[in-house]
Amino acid sequence: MGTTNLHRPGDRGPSVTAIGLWGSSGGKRLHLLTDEKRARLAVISSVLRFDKGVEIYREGDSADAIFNIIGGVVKTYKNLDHQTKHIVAFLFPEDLVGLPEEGKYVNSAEAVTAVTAYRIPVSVLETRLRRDPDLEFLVICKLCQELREAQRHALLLTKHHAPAKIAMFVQMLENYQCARGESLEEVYLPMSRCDIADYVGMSAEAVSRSFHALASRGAIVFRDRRHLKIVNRSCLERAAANLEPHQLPYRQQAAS
Amino acid sequence: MGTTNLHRPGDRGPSVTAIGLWGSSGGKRLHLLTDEKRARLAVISSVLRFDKGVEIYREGDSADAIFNIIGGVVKTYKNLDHQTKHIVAFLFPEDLVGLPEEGKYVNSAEAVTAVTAYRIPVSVLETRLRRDPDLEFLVICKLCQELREAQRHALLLTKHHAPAKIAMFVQMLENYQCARGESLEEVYLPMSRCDIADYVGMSAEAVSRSFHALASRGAIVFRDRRHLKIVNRSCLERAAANLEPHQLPYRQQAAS
DNA sequence: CGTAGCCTTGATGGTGATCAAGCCAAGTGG
DNA sequence: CCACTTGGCTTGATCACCATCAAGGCTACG
Repeated sequence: MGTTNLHRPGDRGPSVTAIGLWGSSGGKRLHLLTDEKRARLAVISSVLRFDKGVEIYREGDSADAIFNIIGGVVKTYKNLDHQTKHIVAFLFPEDLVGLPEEGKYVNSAEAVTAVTAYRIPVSVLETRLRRDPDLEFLVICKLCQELREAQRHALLLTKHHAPAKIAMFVQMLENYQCARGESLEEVYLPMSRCDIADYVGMSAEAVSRSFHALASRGAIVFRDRRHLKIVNRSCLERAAANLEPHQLPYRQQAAS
Repeated sequence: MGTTNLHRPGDRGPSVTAIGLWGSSGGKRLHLLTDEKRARLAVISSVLRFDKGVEIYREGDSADAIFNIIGGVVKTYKNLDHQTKHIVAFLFPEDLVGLPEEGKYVNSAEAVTAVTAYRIPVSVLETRLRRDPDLEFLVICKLCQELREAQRHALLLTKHHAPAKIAMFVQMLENYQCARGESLEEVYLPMSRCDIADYVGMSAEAVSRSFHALASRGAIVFRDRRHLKIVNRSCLERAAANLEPHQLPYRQQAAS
């Protein structure tokens, strides 16, 4: 299966971060679990490793467990038309994956990179949730964040011009990396062009062309196929905001 | 302002329904508040009325209150490019509107029809939430539902063909009316064509043409501009699922 | 009856999906 | 170390589809 159980009691335990509902924290994420709670959750959870490309669960499966990502990237998706996938979300460390509806998973999940994650059985979690208001509040915060991200995803999908979609996608990735305090100007693309295409609702070819368009406009620069640098933020923002056709006509590029 | 405060202590109090997380309830929504809890929430809330077209709150406003719709339809939206609106969601009776992020509303909200709603101040709600695990659990269930709906919205927006988007939109409305136990085969469109367009990410003209296309395919029939009947469900489903171009070429329509 | 807003219908052009071929990188076996 | 293969990525051409502009209905309300 490509998964290995490496329960290590020495770990600090599950970790979840999200943006606060009420207090203003300046865009930074809050750590939502005390060390003690993490330790108590660690007791009922196990640590799993999934190799790149491995299916974590499938849509419609009985939802026996929820996952808390420690490292790596997960995608959740729906299979539509035998060939076509729709990627619902990319999930990163400290996110929760696999909230059920009526006891079943609503999407499928797969490891985009190698992934390590806590597996928390719902049977134990449910009773613990009911008793611990703080834990419930954590779930509320995290759900709010996921909701906002799903709404941003929907907003991205309404953009009618391919480069605008890609520009907004880059902003989302950068925004996430910033929230986690990772390196600032270098954006890493852990997923394939094909995955990006299935997320933004375009063909892989259009994804490629759009990256090229943003690069030739001077908004971004590629170091290699998975690493890019934002060299002109306002240019990227303009590209992302642009609903209108061809902001720069391809032919007359500022005749110098 | 077009709003009137009609606090009526005789009301049963806020009512919220959602789909269960764990137990399977056969697609029906669960009522999530006991009569006693509703009464206690009623004490801290007031009933407001908004006329059609009135703004309920604006993106970025300090989020002083959360709303629970009693009757009518609300849209939440973002203003993008001076002209362009993106409708994030339509909200119906028993839904919650106005969950904040960092103390501010993330979208604007406006009454699509005349609306009555409970207004629940967050200052009181927050402390009550922390003490009442059942209330928190309610919010979790409701957030899960909103999340799933946002994800379905995103799925809708990836459809590349206009009639497929509209077909899925009709299914969503019907699905909602079914969950509320309203009339079965007659679907009511409370919002304007323009609102639909801003929700599905198309032009108003394309919305009109798509409705027409579905009607001429025999999937739906319009009674008037706001009421339609689904006459061929499988045809509608095929239209909604269809990612491929022109399932029925416009020219050769079964030469009779 | 008149006016205004919403909705529908009609043309045209731009944009991206699609098909197809070439390119690059990583992994494999000789 | 190098030929070969494989999969992902990029580039090139064509055509259907929808956004746009524009005009004509329909409905509601005064």
